Amino acid sequence: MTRGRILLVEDDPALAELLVWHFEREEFEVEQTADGEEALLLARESPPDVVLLDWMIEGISGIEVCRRLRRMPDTANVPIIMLTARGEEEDRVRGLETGADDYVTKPFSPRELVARVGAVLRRVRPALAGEHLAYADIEMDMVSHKVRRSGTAIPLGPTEFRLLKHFLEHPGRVFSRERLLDSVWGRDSDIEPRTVDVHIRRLRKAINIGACADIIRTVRSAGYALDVDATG
Amino acid sequence: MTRGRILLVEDDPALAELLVWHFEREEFEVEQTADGEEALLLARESPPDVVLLDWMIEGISGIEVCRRLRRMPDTANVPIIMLTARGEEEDRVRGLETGADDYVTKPFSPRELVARVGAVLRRVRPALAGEHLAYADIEMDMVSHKVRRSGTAIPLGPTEFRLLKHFLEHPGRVFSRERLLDSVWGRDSDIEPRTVDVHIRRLRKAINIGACADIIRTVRSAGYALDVDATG
DNA sequence: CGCCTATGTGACAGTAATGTTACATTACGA
DNA sequence: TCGTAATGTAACATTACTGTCACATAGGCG
Repeated sequence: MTRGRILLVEDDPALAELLVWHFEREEFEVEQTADGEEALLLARESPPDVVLLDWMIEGISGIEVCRRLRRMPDTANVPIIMLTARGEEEDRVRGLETGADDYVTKPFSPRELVARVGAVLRRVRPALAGEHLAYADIEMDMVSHKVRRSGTAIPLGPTEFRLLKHFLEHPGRVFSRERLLDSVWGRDSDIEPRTVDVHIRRLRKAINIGACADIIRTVRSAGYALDVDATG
Repeated sequence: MTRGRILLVEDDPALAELLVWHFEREEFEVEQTADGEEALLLARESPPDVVLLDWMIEGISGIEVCRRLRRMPDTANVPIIMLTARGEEEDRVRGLETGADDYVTKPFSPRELVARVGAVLRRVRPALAGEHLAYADIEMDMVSHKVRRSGTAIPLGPTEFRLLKHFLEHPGRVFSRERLLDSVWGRDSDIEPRTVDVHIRRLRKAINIGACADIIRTVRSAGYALDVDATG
């Protein structure tokens, strides 16, 4: 379970390695490239939660990468943090104009950058950065790894936990089995779609304690969704 | 009550004196040395709350001091702020790699440094707060180095002691084995994650005396946490 | 109603994660 | 220097979880 996926576009190998180390230590998942074109491909393939973009990279410029990311529908809303060198005030302004969300001036401490990423994520997707998720009478605490319903603790296996987390991050939304396999199990998981059904059942069994109404709605020939009125 | 204990490793007498004056004025307690080896001894004797480390000192290098501080369990998590000269970008990166938390570039204003130290302490403080930790019916006294459960004394080995201390500093929170290795054993300790399990067992055995409920919760595929209701 | 498809359900075996023990090695005080 | 305690690791035991199946049930449509 990661705190989020980061795309790092940086052509200084030493700095890149340092940052990757720090972010992985903080439970982030990092993809790194030194090349702008490749960055665009990676971003299109699977949009990250944040892009860290060095302004001075080889090939196409950072500003161009920024602009194109903003134009691609899937990445239009992904936050971008510029990494600029001291004195590139000019670029900084143009970067923010082009659609970057924040910038950090080199040299910076990795801790500072981690903190900024955390801040940006909290702003854009509370669910991802947050330590606490809730919907209806369900609460999930990421720090203590505990789930409660109407105050009573619910024991969950790892997969059920991730599954519920995913639903809590997008309440009300319907997900196909394939989609859930991608998000909860991982992209290339090669697992039977029906397996989702079984885990949904296990989750239901665990979470619908007592006389609780079922909070997972089955959408025939479409998938499942978290819903206060699952019977509708 | 001082705002915190600072270990200043700086071999320029004039600068050292200036900084000591400023920090004492701000209610900090400062120990100062010009020598790296001595710094390590002082740090081991009684770990400070922050280390200010000049990169260019006589004897062993700043980077070596930094590394060794990180390797000693008692100082592994003490924040280190580097004092570097302008233009030592290379060293700065290596410093952050080695485990320094922040850096300040000479020449800097003492005020700025005081502010940074304040910021770093605020980040770490909650855990550092007292000489006495407690959770549920467990008490730990840092001064006498004693642990009690429901009033009866519990003998603990050094590692189990540090492990329990870490849990008491963050009660309820789940830590992965890797995280625990970093925090309790020290960074870059190069130890098998499974070793944590064995020490968890030793800690459990020592602490779950009589009919006491297990207070350490195993979170499958995530790690361990201190929890009054470990069975939940 | 009868057929077809989609989903619910319980069981099961394989696998991965953790518990537990024993042992070799190291660190340390007498 | 010796003896003791502490430590890290490997090996084995045990448990929990997982994915899949076979079959049951429900929904939709003529």
